[in-house]
Amino acid sequence: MVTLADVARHAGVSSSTVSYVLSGKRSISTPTRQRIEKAITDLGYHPNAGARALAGKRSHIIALVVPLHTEVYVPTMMEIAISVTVTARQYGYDVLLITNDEGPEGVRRVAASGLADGVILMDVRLDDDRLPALRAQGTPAALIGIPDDPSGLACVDHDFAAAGALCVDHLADLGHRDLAFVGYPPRVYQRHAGYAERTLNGFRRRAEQRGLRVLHRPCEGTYESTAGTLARILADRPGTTGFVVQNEGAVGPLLSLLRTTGRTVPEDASVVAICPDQLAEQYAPRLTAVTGPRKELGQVAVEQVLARIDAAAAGGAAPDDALLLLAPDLVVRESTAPAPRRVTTTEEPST
Amino acid sequence: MVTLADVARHAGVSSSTVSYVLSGKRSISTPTRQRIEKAITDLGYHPNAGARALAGKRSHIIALVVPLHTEVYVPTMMEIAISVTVTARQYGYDVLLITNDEGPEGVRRVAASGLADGVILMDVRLDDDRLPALRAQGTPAALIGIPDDPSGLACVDHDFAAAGALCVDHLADLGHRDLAFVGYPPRVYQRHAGYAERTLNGFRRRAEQRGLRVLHRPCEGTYESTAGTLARILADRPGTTGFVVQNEGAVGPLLSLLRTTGRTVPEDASVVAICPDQLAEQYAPRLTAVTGPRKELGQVAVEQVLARIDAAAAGGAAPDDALLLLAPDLVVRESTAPAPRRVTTTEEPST
DNA sequence: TTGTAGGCGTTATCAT
DNA sequence: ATGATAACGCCTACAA
Repeated sequence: MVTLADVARHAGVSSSTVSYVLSGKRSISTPTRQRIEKAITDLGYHPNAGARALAGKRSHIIALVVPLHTEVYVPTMMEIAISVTVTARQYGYDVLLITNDEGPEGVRRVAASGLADGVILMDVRLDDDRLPALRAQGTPAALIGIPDDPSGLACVDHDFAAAGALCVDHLADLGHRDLAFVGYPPRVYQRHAGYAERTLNGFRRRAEQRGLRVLHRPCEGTYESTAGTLARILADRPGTTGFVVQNEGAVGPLLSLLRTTGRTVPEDASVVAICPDQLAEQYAPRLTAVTGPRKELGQVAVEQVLARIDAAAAGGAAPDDALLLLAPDLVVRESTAPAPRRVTTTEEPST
Repeated sequence: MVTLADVARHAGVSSSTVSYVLSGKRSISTPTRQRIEKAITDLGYHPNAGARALAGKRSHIIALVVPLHTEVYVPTMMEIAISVTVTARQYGYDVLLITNDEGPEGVRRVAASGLADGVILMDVRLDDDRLPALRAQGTPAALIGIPDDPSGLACVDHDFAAAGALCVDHLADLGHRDLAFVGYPPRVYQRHAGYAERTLNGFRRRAEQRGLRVLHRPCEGTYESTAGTLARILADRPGTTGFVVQNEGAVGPLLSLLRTTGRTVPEDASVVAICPDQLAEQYAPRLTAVTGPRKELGQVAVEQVLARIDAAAAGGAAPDDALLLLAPDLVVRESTAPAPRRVTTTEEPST
């Protein structure tokens, strides 16, 4: 193995000089720098990570904690993980993969051992049991998702309220007056899952502002439950022409059912999904959808941890907590169109 | 930070004794061990990873190199990555995530710096440019996939030949006599992608053994190309009743097209897919499918690297290369049934 | 069964 | 602008 000392000898300088050309923390005369750089490539020197971590008190590693048995859409998770890794590399950091089966002990372990300088948590739940460990140890961290109590922590997430509002705006602009929101199963709302509630609030608020009538219906996401949900919606508000779906399981059934019940999408009914683009493309018709920027999520998370790592190393001044909500985008595809002219807005006064 | 020395002091022993109870490389009297263990938990001691790596010449980290822009089915990749991570932990190792955009330099970097003790490569191509780097440095490694020249390397993969044979057996057992294999696009075979060729060979060989007639048709996987492929198959061999599909894109179209052309699955035609179970479940009818064990892939890969890491640490005796093919499973679902009685095996001698 | 001490390769603080 | 040199925390012969 080639060491710093080898390089120094080869270049005829002291090892500290070599160290300084590597770290750039000292100005070096051009000639010696060049000699050293040549020696480095000649010998094929690679700094030893362990020694660097030990002496420098930084491992240049951040831990990424990923959910194990995930209800999340896996490709999205993967995309974030990759974006985290690539971004980290740009800052000279590597990423350690931690699976959530280690629980709170996992973050404790990597932080306490100095294996990782900081931690990024994916799939953060409202009452996340890993947060106490983080707070107790003062571990630099960034959360992807927002817990009950985000105080003192950096949180990054999609702006779900904006997503809900975006759906309303699009449908309102197309002239729809009665909207239905097909959501997650009731239990998701009962446990006050952050993203679900925030989406719904954004949706309702904007609908009110724009004077639309809305219906919210939780849905299990099976074919049968979706059928029931749709039937109730149409019974309660026969004039409903705009559908917003935030429930991956319900999308397919909903499209079939609309067709089955004689409603053509998008001529008779418009559907906006809140889901990854990749998924939206899979249906026929392809869905107009609202999506959050996944790569950026990873990038911002990395930048947040790194900022906190630097702060901890510098002063130890507790950095402000941050709550970063990333604006979603709406992509128009084939499932939305202007609202049909109203033929029967209310029941016909027959006879 | 609590150090080994702190623990030693607290327990009234020397630091080497503490070190030895941790590593278990020396027998310690029960009383002192207990005193030390108590001190460890009392003080909340966690061994410093950097120091351990430096002194012990092992980082206890393995690098997992994942494809960046993947054509692979992402959930499968994720499942393997998770299984690698979990398995590694069981052996006291952590996993570093390396994205393939670093190219060969990535594996060089982590190995040369001692950041990782070994490497697992996913998505190995036939002529993989990362292999020279591995061989040159003698880095302990395991490949998931099989390259052109696997000599000196540990390779783990699905037994695709067995998968192909399994499909034949299942359809033959059901009485099908004429099979068609709907494969990947021509370019995949032209570049001699290992998995594609091996599947096809296994398929053909077994079909020959069992006296079945087979057709192989590459397919782009779009709706149009699948239509063309099916048309040609039925023109060439109207009596074809068994379909084997190894092309994720073609499955959906094929099912639609069979239906469209008046063939009910499975009554008139049977379809076996070679794909992840998760995918097979998504279609209607749910597909009989052949799948390889993904978790085991990750486990075996980890065990292979670890074995090589130990070997390298011990003697440096170049360990035998290994070629481990994991047996696939066939799960019967709704897309296969006994072959229909043959009504028109050949063209009618009309007039 | 336990202790002593040198060394692992870098960083960073003093000097010069 | 460059050199010595003491940490950093742990491992492991070598002693006792």
